[in-house]
Amino acid sequence: MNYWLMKSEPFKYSWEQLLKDKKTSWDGVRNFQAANNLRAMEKGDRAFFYHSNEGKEIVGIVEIVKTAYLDPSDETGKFVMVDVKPVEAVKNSVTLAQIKSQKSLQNMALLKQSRLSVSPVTKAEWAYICKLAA
DNA sequence: GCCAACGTTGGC
DNA sequence: GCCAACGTTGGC
Repeated sequence: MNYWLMKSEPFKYSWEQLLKDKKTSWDGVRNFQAANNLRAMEKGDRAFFYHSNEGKEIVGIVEIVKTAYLDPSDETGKFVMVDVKPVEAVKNSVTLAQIKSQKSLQNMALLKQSRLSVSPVTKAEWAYICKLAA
C-alpha cells in the first residue's frame, strides 16, 4: 500500500464537498509529475486531503477506489485522473506550519515541491502525521 | 536541444 | 495582491 497527499483549493473542491459527493474523480491535473503519481496509485492506496491556499492544512483521508484513467476534460489526451472516496476526517487538522516545524517531516515532498498537487508520502511520514492528527 | 519568455501555483 | 519557484512552450 502506498501513501499520497492530494491538494485542493477548498473554494474549488473542498473536503466538505467530497463528503457530500461520497466519491469524486480527481480531474484537472496538468502536471506531468503529478500525473505520474496518479498513474502509480493503486486501488486501496490512501491519501491525505490537503486544503491549499485557504487553510493550508490536512483535513481528511481518502482512499483510491479507481486507478488512473483518461481525464476527459483534457483535450490533449495526455492526462489521467483517479477516483477517490473519503475515509475519515482527521480529528485535528495538521497545518503546514506544524509540518514545517517537525524535524521528521522536513523531507516531505509537500515542502520540497510546494507546487506539486499530487505528491508521495512515505510510510513513516504517514504514521507521524496520523499521530499529529489524532 | 538549449534557453528565454511566459504562465501558474501557492505561501506569505 | 505580491512574488518566488518552477514547469511548459516555442523560437532559434
